[in-house]
Amino acid sequence: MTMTADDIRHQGHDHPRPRSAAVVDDIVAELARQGYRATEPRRLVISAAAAQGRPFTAEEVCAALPCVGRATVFRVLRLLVDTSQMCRVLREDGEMRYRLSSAGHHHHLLCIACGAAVDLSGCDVENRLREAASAVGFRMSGHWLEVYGRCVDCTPPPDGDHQTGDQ
Amino acid sequence: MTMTADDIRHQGHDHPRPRSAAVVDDIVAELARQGYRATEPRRLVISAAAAQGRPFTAEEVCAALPCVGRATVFRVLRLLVDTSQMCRVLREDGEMRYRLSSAGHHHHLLCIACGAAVDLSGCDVENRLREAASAVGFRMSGHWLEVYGRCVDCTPPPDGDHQTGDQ
DNA sequence: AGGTTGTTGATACTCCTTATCAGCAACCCA
DNA sequence: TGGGTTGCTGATAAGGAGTATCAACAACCT
Repeated sequence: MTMTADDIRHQGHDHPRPRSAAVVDDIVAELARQGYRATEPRRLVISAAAAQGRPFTAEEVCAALPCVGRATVFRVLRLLVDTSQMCRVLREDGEMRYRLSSAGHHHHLLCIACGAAVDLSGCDVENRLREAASAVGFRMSGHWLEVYGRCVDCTPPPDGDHQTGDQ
Repeated sequence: MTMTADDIRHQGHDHPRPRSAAVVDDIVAELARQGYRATEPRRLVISAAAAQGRPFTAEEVCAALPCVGRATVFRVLRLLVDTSQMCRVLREDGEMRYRLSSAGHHHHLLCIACGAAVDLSGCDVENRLREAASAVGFRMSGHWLEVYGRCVDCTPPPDGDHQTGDQ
C-alpha cells in the first residue's frame, strides 16, 4: 500500500483523529468484535482509506492497492459501511464517495473546490425538521444532509482568481 | 375512470392522456423557451413522469413507454434535471430517483414505507447550517437534504405490525 | 499443529447509463 | 404552406460500477 507522509499531512483539516495505524487497529478490532476476521486485505483497505485525505471512491482504493482484488475492495468497503465504520458521502454532482466516519450522528461539510470533508456534529436541525415533517403528516425517522461550500484554503480572495484543488 | 400511476405503467402502447396535461405543456413551453424542441418523445416522458405518484427511476419510465427509445428516456430525464424542471431524490438506501420539481428551493420528505414524496419548502435550516459551517472555516454555498419518515398512511399502529408499501 | 470455515482473487456477469451515427422530423423562413 | 437546416431520435455498441461464482487459501479455535 502507499502511505506517505504527505498522505497523512493532507488528512483533512484538524479533526481530532488518532494516527492512521491506530485507526486501522481500532476498526479491525471492532470488526473482530463483530465476528469478522482480521485479514491482511482488510487491513490494507482500511489503511488506504485512512490515508485518503478526503472522500474517496472504490476505484481510488483499487488503484492504490493493486495487490488487493477488485471484488475484495468493494466487499471491504461495503462491510465497513454496514458496520457503521465508514459513511457514504454525496458530492454535489451526485457522485457517491466513502469516508471513514467518526462515531455518532454527524453530517459532512464538503469543499466543492478541493474535495476536503469535515465532520459537522451537533446537528440541531433535527428538531425543526421533525416539526416541519409532522406538519404535513410525516413521522420523521431520519435524514440525509450534506453541506457544500469552500474550505478556508479554497475560499477565493474578494475579486482575485480562485485557487483550485484537484477535484 | 381515474388514471393512476399503475395504469400508466402497465398500459404499454396505449396513449396515456394524464390529467396533468397542463404540467406537460408548461414544461415543454419552458424547454422551448430555452431553445429545445417540443418533440413527441419528450412529451411522452414528461407525461409519464407527471403521472408517477412518487419518485421514479428511469427504468420505470422505460417500462411505461416501450415506444420511446431507452437512450431517449435517459436523455430527456437528464435534460429536465439540467434545466431544473426535475430534481433527483436520494432514497435512504442510496438509490437515486427522479421527481418533477416544484419551483424554488425545497427539500423532500420521503416515506420509507410506500415511497411517496412530499415537498418541504420554507427550509429555514439554511442559516444555522451556514453558521455551523463558518465555525469550521467553511463558506457554505449549498446543501443537500432529504428527510425520511412515514407518511400518514404508512404510520404503524402503536405496537402492531407495520403496514408495508411496495418499496 | 490441524481442522473448520470465513475470505480472497480472477473472472464473468449484471445493471445502469452514455456514445455513436444514420435517418427522421420540428422549426424557421420564404 | 413547402422546403431546408439541424436538433432529436432510436438501435446498437460500448463503458463503468458493482456483484455472483467458486476453487484455493488462511485466520481462528481447540
